[in-house]
This record gives sequence, structure tokens and C-alpha cells, in this order.
Amino acid sequence: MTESKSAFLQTVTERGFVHQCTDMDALDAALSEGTPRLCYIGFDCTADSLHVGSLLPIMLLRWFQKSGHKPIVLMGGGTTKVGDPSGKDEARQLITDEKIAANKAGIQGIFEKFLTFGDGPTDAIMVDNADWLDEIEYIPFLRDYGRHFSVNRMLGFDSVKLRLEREQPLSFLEFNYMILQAYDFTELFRRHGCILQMGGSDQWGNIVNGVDLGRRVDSAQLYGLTSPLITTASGAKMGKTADGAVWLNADRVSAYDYWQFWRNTADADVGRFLRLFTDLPLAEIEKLEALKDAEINEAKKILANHATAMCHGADAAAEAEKTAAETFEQGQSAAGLPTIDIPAAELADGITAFALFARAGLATSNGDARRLIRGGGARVNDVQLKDENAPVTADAADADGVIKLSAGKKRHVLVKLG
RNA sequence: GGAGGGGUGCCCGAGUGGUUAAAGGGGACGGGUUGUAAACCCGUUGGCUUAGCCUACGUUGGUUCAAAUCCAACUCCCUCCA
Repeated sequence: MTESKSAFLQTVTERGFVHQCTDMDALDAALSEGTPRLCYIGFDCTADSLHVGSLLPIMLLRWFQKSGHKPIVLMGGGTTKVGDPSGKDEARQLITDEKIAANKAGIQGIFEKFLTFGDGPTDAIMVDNADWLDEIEYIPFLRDYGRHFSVNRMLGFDSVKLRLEREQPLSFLEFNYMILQAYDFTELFRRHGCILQMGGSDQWGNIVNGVDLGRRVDSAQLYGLTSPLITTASGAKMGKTADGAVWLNADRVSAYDYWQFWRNTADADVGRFLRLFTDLPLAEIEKLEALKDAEINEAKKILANHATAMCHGADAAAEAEKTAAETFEQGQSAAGLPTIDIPAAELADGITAFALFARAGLATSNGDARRLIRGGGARVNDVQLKDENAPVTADAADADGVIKLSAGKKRHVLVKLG
């Protein structure tokens, strides 16, 4: 394909979202007819929040909507009961129905920040595959749909093949996942006229099965498009930090930490991430990524601002930027840093340094805090601690009753006397 | 149902009676350098009331002065056979 006619494929290709497509030219034609088309991406309810790994699919839906089409967010309330074996070495733990419902509730709100929902022709809608999967009758389903799946072929798909090659167990339950996901596509085609399913590259097998099933049972021309797996310049899967995944829900990862995550992007990743995770025009991104040496830090701030504003709101992003500037550029104890309250009475007698660091969450245990201090990584009000057993008292507090604790250069917590 | 193999710290993976909180690697964290990069060098990486004590090698029980290492039962996984 040379030049896309459709705004959506044009944008998404230029920005680096496309890994594979079942039929780029035909899809391009379908999206260029001037009428809104429908596409969907499924999100399983395996946790009570999504993390930055899901951001790419969400951005795809966002661009789809911005390009004049109608996105469907499919909540995997049904498929989560089965568990997707894709990209997993081990069988997923079965998740209870209650947990799935709770997870779904936690996830749903995120989409409203990235998409406009409603009844209009290009408004996003949200559906749950439990609505139809829970009702399936085994024998009729096998006869109507199961006969279209070749086990020989299924064994060749990565999600299954990798498990078998590594001699890891794959239960029949999980083996059925791709059939159910394929059926989702058929169901969404019939209910809504949805013609496109997108997803991460690990979903390719599942998506192709859906396209094939649609052709077999409904003679429908369906399309699939996948996005590449995003790794950082250092080769790691993107979105992991010491504390685990970078979650999108504010109660899991604060707006400040979220901002910091983006601010700490490697130089080599800045341009790519700006294209993928912000709406900034390409011309502007090209200028930003061309910045040299320390100047590229400005591009990182812009990345952090846009990414945070999209997820947590412009106010939270501005606040996070201000806090970071005060902390790192002016070396102050910025009010916006994570804060813990400790009763003044407790500090009157002093709290042993290692215990205080552990309590502030800067160390995972007292022992960890001791090691941190011994290694010279702990500071109180920017003064390095020498003695892990020395008490920190209320005397260390400034006029506002605040003590600044630091572990390394990047992690800071304020202790506020209560 | 039968036969064999396996379950070690965040992950991978050594270790087959004591000197083992357990080699090595990865990851992570901290220090140095720096731009809140990258690369590189150094250190740390079970818990606690930390010169000491406690808990740990699938689970439970046993042998022994002493077990991750030997024995038994159980459990989960893998392979082959039925």
C-alpha cells in the first residue's frame, strides 16, 4: 500500500500504530466511503484497572473516533471467565464472577477519558460479551460454530503453539478462548455491523479467527488490524516499574507518578512515544524529537503533560509538572509530592530513621530501609543520613511542619506533622 | 489406571547430609558519572527489637548430633503407555 485514502489509516500508519492488517487496501476503501464504520477492541477484566500496555489500543479507538467512525469498547466479562492464553506461559488463575464484575467496574471509567460516548453516529458504545457468551448452549454452539474451526490450524497459532513448545500446560478451557473471541466478532457484526477488530500483536491469531468465522457463517468481509508490541529502547516491555505496572487509575498510580513515568522516557523513545501516546501534530513532534542533549528533556515534559492530561485531566498534569519542577529543578520540597501524616506527638520523641523510611513507603521493610541508609541513598531534608538508628524528630520539620524524605534522587515523600 | 521425570529466593538456574540465607545470571534498588537520559564502574537484593535471633528450598510427617539434600505420605506439573 502506498498512500492511504482514509484519514484513520493515514494517521495511524504515520504514527506507528500498525503492525499487521488482514487486508489494508480493502479496509482503506471501506473506511473511505464517507460513512461512519464500526470497529471494536476487547478488554478482559483481569484487573481492576488498565495499565499503559492498554493505552495503545485505546489510542487506536480514539483516532478511529476522531477520524469520523464509531468505536465499540468490548468488555470481556464473558471471555475473562475463560482466560486468554495469548502471551502467557502459565495458565491463568480462574477469576471469580464477583471479581470480574468488580474489575469491570474499575476499568470502565477509563474509557470515558479517551472517548466520547453517546448515541450519535460516531459516539462510542460499550458492550459486554457476557451478554451473549453466558447464554451459549454447548451442543448448538459446537454444531453452528465449532465445525468451522480446525484444530490442526488452531494448534499452529502462537498462543497455543508456544505453550505446547515450551511444554507448558494448556487446558481445554483456555484452548476455547480463541473460538469465543472469534464468535464475539460475529456477534458484533450481526448486532452492530462492526467490520473491524483491532488489538495488540499478540491478538493476531484470535482476530484472524474472527475474520474467518465471519466469512464462513455470514459471508461477511471483516478486517483485523494489530498494533506492535511496544518495547523501550533498552528492550524491556514498556510500562513496568519497580512497583509493578503503570496503572491508569489514579487510585493505583497517582497523577504525579504517572507524569514521572512519562518524564523518565529514554531519549531514544521520545519521538515514538509522542506519536503513539499524544495527539500532537507530527510536524511538532519532529521538532521535539530533534532536540539535542539536555534539551530533549523539554520534549519529555511535553510528553508527560499530554499523556497525563489525557488520562488524569489538564489540572492534574499541570500540578504534577509544577511539583516536578520544584522538586528537581529548584530542589525544594514541593507540596505536591506524596505525603504521609504522622502525629506530632510521635515525632516529639523522635522516630528511628530506618523505621520512618519504611513507614513512608520508601523502603519495603525495615531491613530494606537499613540497607538504603547504609548504601548512602537516604536523605532527610536533602541531607544524607549516616546512621540508620538515629532518630528523626520534630526539629527536622520546617515552618509548615513538613519533613522531606528522599530515597535516591527520584523518590521523595513528605512527612506532615498532624 | 501404569511407568518415568520434576516442583529451590522477584525470575531463570546451581546445589544430593554439615563451612548454605543457599553459587551464577537476569531484573530491581542504591552510590559514582549525568541531563530526573543512555552506556559504564561499584554496592545491595528473606524478616526482625540487626555484632544476635527467627523463618525459608511444593505440603505434612519421619530418620539423624545435623536435611534444600535421605525416607514416607500427600499435592501440583511434564513425558510415555492404557
